[in-house]
Amino acid sequence: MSEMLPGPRLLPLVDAPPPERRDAARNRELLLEAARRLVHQHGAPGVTMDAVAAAAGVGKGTVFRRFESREGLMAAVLNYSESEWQGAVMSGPAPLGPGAEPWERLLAFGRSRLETTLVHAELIRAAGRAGGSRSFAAYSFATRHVHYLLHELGVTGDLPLLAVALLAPLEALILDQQVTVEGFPLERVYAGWVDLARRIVGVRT
Amino acid sequence: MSEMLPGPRLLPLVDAPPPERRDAARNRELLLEAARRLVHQHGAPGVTMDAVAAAAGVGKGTVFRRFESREGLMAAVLNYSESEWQGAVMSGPAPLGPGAEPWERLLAFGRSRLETTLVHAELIRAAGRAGGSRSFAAYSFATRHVHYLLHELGVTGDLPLLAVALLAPLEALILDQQVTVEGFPLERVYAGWVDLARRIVGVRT
DNA sequence: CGGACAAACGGACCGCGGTCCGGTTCCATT
DNA sequence: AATGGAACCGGACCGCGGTCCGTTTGTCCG
Repeated sequence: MSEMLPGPRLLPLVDAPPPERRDAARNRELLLEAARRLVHQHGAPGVTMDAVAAAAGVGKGTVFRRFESREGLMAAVLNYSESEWQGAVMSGPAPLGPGAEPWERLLAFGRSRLETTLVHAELIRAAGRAGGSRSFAAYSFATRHVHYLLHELGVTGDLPLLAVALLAPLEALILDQQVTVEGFPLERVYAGWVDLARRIVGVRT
Repeated sequence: MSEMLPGPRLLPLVDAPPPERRDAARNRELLLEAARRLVHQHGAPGVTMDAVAAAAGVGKGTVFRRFESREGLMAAVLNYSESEWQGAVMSGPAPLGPGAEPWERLLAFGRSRLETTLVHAELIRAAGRAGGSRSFAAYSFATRHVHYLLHELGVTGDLPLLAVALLAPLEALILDQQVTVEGFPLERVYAGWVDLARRIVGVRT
């Protein structure tokens, strides 16, 4: 028993999440792909968990072990879709990507976010607030990006809150209400957002 | 057949909704009351439709005929709760109610709305977007009120959109994220909102 | 008062999200 | 290669939201 202590191989002060077994990882891929396909075919509300499990050739329990809940699965699909957009913002062509003036980037961001939200509206609804605290990547990403742009523009104040104020009117719930229910044309909504941005950032052209 | 035309008793150009039968009205009351009681006792997520039906001494089908869906029922309960607040805004004491300067009223409105939203957060979640287009009264009421205050303050621009921009950061989803998840103190969120209002309305004290 | 029709009622029934647990598979260690 | 145990797998099972349809009740007329 009292051997030479081999010394800790790793010191997991904060417990590292144990790695995923090979079959588990494989099934996660299978499931995500099947889910993406089915959502594309039948729309998010028309996809049942049993269907996803069957399409992936896997038991239902497995679906829930890999992705917590239906919302979790939808959030994963959504994340996958949004990652393309995130790439465009981080390293795509200007003015959305880097290279343009911050104000131009902000305008491009608003328009792009507006459209992306509407395209993914169904999925966003289905994802709910997936898994609670670990809010899915898109929200946090957008917030940080706007925060950065505001900083770049020399805006002073509580930047995290101002960033949220700028993003809130672009939330799916609200956009859906304005565009689908009240019938505001998209251009009007965008123009309104630009006006808001102008007032928050300060006077502009 | 060719009698004297008795003349139309009513001319329902827009079809009037046929009146509710007496037992139907009674059951609606019974159900709403039972639902309010159960929600108060067990919290919105812990209330099942069967339980509400049983508590009201009524069949389950009746619940769904009177209130479309679970969300519909929750929206009705929510509406009931919010009507008190609406009264305070419309005819309560200043500065929330009439009598104060528009800017003071706006500030009072923001604070009050912030608190009310947090109190009703659970119910708001459960209500979803009850019944689709007929968005429950609170949303439309708050929007109109802010619209009015902005007008009173002499703000120019697309007022309906600016009103929404001012209300969006007070939406339950967003507040919940900021307060519960990110742990921002309530005072900070309110101060941020005041700052936003200042920027939208124009310079102020 | 009586009869007829529409509207409302109730509860059996269905589909889906989510859980549970006995059996199986992978990986580390010897 | 053999072995022990942890992680994973599958599908039977459960509770709840929502629907359906045969029966009852209210209301309006003659």
